[in-house]
Order: sequence, then C-alpha cells, then structure tokens
Amino acid sequence: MPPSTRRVGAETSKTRDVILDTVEKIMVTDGYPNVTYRVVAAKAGVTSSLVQYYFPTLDSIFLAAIRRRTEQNEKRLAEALQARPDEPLHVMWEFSWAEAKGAMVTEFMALGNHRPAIGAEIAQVTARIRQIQLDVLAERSSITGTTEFPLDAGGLVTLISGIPKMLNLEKGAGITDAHKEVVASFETFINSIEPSPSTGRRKGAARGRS
Amino acid sequence: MPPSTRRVGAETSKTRDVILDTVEKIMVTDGYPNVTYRVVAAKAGVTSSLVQYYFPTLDSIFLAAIRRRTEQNEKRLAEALQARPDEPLHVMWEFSWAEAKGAMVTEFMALGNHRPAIGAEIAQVTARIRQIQLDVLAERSSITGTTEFPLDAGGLVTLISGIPKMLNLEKGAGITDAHKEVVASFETFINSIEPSPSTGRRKGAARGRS
DNA sequence: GTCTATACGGCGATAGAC
DNA sequence: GTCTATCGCCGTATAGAC
Repeated sequence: MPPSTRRVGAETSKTRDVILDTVEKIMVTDGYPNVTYRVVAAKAGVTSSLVQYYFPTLDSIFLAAIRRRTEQNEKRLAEALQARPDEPLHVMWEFSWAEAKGAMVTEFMALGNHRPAIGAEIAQVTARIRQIQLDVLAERSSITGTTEFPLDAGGLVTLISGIPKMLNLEKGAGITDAHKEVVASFETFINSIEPSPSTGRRKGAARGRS
Repeated sequence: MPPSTRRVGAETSKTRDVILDTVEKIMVTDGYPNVTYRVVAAKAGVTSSLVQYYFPTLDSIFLAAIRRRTEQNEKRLAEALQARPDEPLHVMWEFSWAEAKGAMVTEFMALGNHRPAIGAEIAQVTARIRQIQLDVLAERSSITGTTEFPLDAGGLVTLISGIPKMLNLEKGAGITDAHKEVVASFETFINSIEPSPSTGRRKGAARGRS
C-alpha cells in the first residue's frame, strides 16, 4: 500500500522551516525520543495537525532534518579543505570532531539502527562525505600509514571520522577514561604522516577534545 | 517521588527467567523498540500484567538483561585471559569483536544515550571490563604503542574495545567501506607490540571480521 | 495551498481486586 | 502470586474548513 495519498505542504513554506528549526532544537536538547508531533507543535506554536501536514510521518521529519544539516556540513568541509590544501588530514580530523560533537549525528546514527529509511540516508550521507575526503587524498598519493600501522586512504578516512564518533558515544554514556590519551596519540600519528605547516603559526595543530 | 511502591516478583522466579529469555530474543532479532510489555508477554505466553509484576518499568527489564549478559561476558574474558596469558592483547581484541557483534551491546549503548539509568549501568560495566584488562596489562609494563602511534595501556584498551564497536555501528547503517583495511591495519599494529606466539600454531592470530 | 478536528489502536505505568 | 481496569500519552489516518 502506497503510504497514503494525503496532501503535503510545499517545501518553500516558511512554516515548514520554523517547524524544522524547532525539531533541531528538541533533538539537541532532549534527544529524538522527544520529537513527537504534539511536542514539536507546542514548541513551534502551531497545531500538531499542521506539523503532520508538512511531515506526514515522523521519519519524514527526521529525513528533512538530516538533509538540511548535511548540506551545511558538506559545504563546510569542502570549504575548509580548499582553504588549507596542504593539511587535508588535519582539516578532516577537526571536521570529524565538530561533526561528532554536534550531537545530532549521534542521534541520527542511533535512529538509523532501527529505522531503515533513516539508516539508508545516513549511509548515503556518510558515503558522500567520505568521497569528498578520498578525492582530496587521491591527489596526494604519498599519504599512507606507517610500518607498524599501515593504512591506505580509505582506512585513514574511516578512522578519522570514526574515532571522534566512538569517543563521543562513550562520553554520552559517561565513559571518558583514556580518551585524552587516544586523541593525543592519534594526533601524533596524523602529524607523523602529514607534518602540519600551520603548527606553531596557528594556536595548535590538530584540535579535538573528548 | 520514589518510583512507586508496587510489589515486585522474586528474582528466583522461574517465570522471571522465561521472560528475560524472551526479552533477549526480541532484542537480538527485532531490536529494543520492540521490547514492549505486550509483545514480550505474547511471546513468553503470559499476560502483560505479569511481565509488569516482575519488571515494573521497561528500564528494569533492560537493566536485568544487561546484568545477566554482562556476567557471562566478564567470565568469558577472564577465562580467556587466563588461558592465554602470553597474548592478552590478542585475547582482548577477539573478545571485543565477539562482544560488539553480539548486537545487544550496540542496542544497549543506543538505549543508554537517552535513558540515564541504562547509561549508568553501561558505564559501570564498561569500567569493570576495562579494569580487568588494565590489571592484566599492568603486569607487563613493556606493552605500549610505537613512536608514530604512542599509546599507554589505557589508550590501547580503549581502542581495542572501541574500534569493533565503531565498525559495527557503521555496519548497522550499511557502511562497510574500508573496514577490512582498518581491521587488518590494527591487527598489524597489535602484532607489532605483542608478537603472537600462537600465530601459525592456531588458525590465525587476531581474529575479527567486519 | 494551509490548516483544523477528531478518531483509532498501541504504548508505559499505576492502583487495586482476586 | 496473579491478573483487570484505567489513565494519559503516542503515531497516524481521515474528512473537511478556509
């Protein structure tokens, strides 16, 4: 059965934007379980029926939020990579930390675990961002791991984006032991395969806090 | 307000065990969102009121499941560490993979993100397991990272337990790019700081598949 | 195109009868 | 120790007003 033929509000609607803003706020402060039609409506100052008019299902709300946030992220990453072309690894590391700490990403990954539509979107987004990173690294084939820790570009990018998410997930559960050590160690590793030209000039090289 | 003064069924009840078995089954096959009083009751062949008699809140169900599963895990880890005292890192790496792939751990971490009681339990469990690992490594202070990737015991243990979870989380969303590379690379790293005496004798050294 | 009122079944949780 | 009744949320579908 096609998911109903109900009418849906236009994507250009201003009300739609207000609703999405509210959704983002709720996700960050209270988590996705509190994103309900009634709660969103109350905080946005509209009726829950109106929220349903623009977003027929809860999944459609989350998908819209993911897409909006992702476009911003992709743009920021591409710009940063272009602005500092001589230290892509450091740029990616900083980006991954900012992304992971944005909180929404963790929420979405958790959501994706049991909502197929959202899982698919997350996979697509991740692939797109990873491709941007791989394209940049392809231009400098010299970048790889060390003898004791051999890594091709793909593995490198996976770790760079995964470690912040992993530490952030642990932090969400209240676990922070040895996080500082892991961060420092991985930054040493990055520095060893991509000496940062900006270290010393800027306030610090690879930045990131657990 | 104290979470109600309702009566609770005895922990030795056989019915209670049957219910918990059912809960584990549902979590593994359908995920925690499908653990509801009505579903558990139906699959266990009892009334939902009876489930509520033994587990007054859903959190109490999840906590009981976590504790049961954790006791088994701790025992398995301690035994494996004792059985192969000359390669603790390889033992921990294998344990972490088994744990991560057990699926329930991912479910619990996701749950803990928004249920404080469960987050606290997860933190406690993680700390306990990590302590077991740190105690073993403390007896062989020679174990540390390399020059390019310096790691103390704490950082090492964090990565060993975190990487499988991180890759497994991505896999849940349908992302598997470069996972093989990351695994192979990290195993090379482990081998470089703890040459495995069993490599060649046993079917393979550090085992783990994404 | 925008918005509202209303109804349905399922949910976690509680109080209390047998 | 077992089970029923009930409450107030939830997602979502529908029908219809402006």
